[in-house]
Amino acid sequence: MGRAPCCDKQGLKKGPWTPDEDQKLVAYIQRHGHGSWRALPKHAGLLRCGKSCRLRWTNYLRPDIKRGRFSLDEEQLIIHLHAILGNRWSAIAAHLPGRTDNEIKNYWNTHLKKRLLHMGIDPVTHKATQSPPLLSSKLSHLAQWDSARMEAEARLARRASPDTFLRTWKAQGTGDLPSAPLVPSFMQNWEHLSSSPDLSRSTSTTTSSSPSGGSSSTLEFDSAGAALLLNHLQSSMSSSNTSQLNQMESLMSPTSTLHPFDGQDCSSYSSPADTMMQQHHHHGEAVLQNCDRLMQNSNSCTSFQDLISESCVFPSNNNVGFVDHDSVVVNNPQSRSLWQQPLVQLDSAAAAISSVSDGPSCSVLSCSEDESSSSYGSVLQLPPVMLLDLVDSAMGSSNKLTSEADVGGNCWPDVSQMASKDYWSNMLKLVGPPCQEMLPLAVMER
DNA sequence: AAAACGGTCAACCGCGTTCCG
DNA sequence: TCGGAACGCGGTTGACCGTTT
Repeated sequence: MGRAPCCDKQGLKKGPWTPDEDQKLVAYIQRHGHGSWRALPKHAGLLRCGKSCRLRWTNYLRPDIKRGRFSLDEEQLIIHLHAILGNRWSAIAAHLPGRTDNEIKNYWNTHLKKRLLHMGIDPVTHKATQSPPLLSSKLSHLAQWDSARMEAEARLARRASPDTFLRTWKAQGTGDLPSAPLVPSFMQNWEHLSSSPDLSRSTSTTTSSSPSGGSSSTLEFDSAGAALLLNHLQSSMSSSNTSQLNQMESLMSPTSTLHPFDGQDCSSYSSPADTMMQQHHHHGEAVLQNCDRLMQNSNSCTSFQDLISESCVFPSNNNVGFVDHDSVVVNNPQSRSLWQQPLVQLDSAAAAISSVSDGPSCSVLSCSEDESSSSYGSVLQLPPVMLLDLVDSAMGSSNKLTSEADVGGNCWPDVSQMASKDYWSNMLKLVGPPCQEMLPLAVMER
């Protein structure tokens, strides 16, 4: 025989709670706790079912509930977590102290979902939609970058310091432009671009040894390289929006956060936060192309290397997590959990992912290229911060993107904040810590 | 001034999972 | 081991409120 019924539903009150009922519920729980929701209403003198009491307590009366508007940090964290976890509100709420799953769900449905839609981002898949409802097709490019940026930034936050908002790419190299296809699709872009005479004139590389014994190649772009980037951007934006173009051109100014290097200054930038890494000012065109590629092919992991490259920007890829130099994290839809295992070598990452990705969607096929050497590492960081600056600058000057009419009333938190570079910089600073097992980037040591 | 409209959010509903006798 | 109730979660509803027409 099973349990006794929790309550017969006849004669029980429904609907909004009165202050008197609230008081009874709070008083009872403060004195006795809520060991059994089934028995609680009777003991507390409430004509409610246990389910209703539990809901009222967890969503409203609990003393640690945070009231008031969601902060920008919270918004951005929700978006990031939703990209990874989907509509698992309780899991998302676990990373936002004081917020309930119900509250987050409501906020998502009434604010964040609309905002993403207006940006041309599918709120379910977190990818660019075919036809953004409000943005022009040209501006949808910005939305795509923004989507990728939201995910990439969150992962970067725990690795990068504010002064290292640069593409960093440490690869096996000899001083020439990197050639080892550690992240094949990215490298394909690189190889394509590096054959361009324009780029050859616009870049330089330096090489240094890392403490682990490996070597690094650093690529820096000069003002000509930055000009190529601007040309690309200009061709992808509405030519009628002169303020936007002017804003982009201002990126070339001495105060620009893009930091385009002149040839003689190529070695002048160093990262106090991570001296192991050379700063790599990657040519913006390559970043653009890579973002485009990732947008188009984010679901097509067919090899371990593909998995690595895809997980750089799309950790929400079904069961695929992301990999760092010391662990691998997998979002397993079957167990509805994030799962983490220390990573020693490539094959342990593959095994780790395989062990929790027990469905046919497992993307790991092999990692036979493992050299089991600890002296060689590849790092790909794709915080599109270069794009961040560009997009923020462009958005900041674009009335189209920041007017109330275009963004659909109050679905944006604050227009002036959105337009500010600080908006996204704050994300970098604040997102991340609640989900300690999340690792920012694809980093493979072998 | 009043009706219509839209946004918000607490609460309910239904379903899958967990637990217990 | 099994049946059934409790539990927990996500989706949906509807009352309320502010804004617009």
